[in-house]
Amino acid sequence: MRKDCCNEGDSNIPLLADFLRIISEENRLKIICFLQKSNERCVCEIQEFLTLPQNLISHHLKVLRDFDLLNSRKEGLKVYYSINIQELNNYNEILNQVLSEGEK
Amino acid sequence: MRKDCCNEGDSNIPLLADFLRIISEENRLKIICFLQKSNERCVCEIQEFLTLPQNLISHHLKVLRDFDLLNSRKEGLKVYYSINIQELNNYNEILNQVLSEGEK
DNA sequence: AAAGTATATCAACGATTGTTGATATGGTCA
DNA sequence: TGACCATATCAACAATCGTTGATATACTTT
Repeated sequence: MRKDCCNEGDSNIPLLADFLRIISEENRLKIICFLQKSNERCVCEIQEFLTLPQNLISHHLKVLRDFDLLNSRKEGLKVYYSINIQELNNYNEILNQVLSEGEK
Repeated sequence: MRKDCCNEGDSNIPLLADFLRIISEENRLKIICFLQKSNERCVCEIQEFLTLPQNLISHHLKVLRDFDLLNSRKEGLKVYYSINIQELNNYNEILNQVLSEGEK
């Protein structure tokens, strides 16, 4: 049983488009990919991985976090980020409904 | 067995980011969703569905087609577009590797 | 308290890209 | 041929957004 995805009543499309726009940025996609393979990473570790200016890393992390795709945890000076698995799976599921052939 | 997705040697990320950027546009996402439920549709049918200017529809269709996500077929005056299922599934698969928890 | 470290915020710039209006192309019908 | 229809192309504008430099915040250490 599949949910309709492009009827006028459907409201998933705008949200899904937002999600896709946010993860379509290459550096953000790398961050997600990097964090998928780690439990959690502090900003400086992510920075070391991406070799980008610190403020730019912070910016992208904020975008991801504001969209609830990342969790953050403060410990001393450092802030550790990790994937919000539930949310990510949610969007992935919605996306699969759209991208997969629409079996009824 | 999963493919690495964010090692320096990996080249999937830039391509995947392009794909995501292209389908993150709301009207294009609607087009994909609309075509998923139809076999094929001509431009005027898509236009009627989206209620957007004709040239804008053509523009978005071109973006999708240039990225090989859509097929097109000319019949008389009309041009029929349909999903390139293989390509779409390809990208969806790559994306799932990135978005799903990285089981080894 | 002062200095140092990790991270966040802010304003400004530049590039990309969605949108629009006008026009072109290419096919059909009378 | 000429009128008409469906679609595509092109130039210009507007808005979004990634990037940068400078600065602020918050915590730790001496």
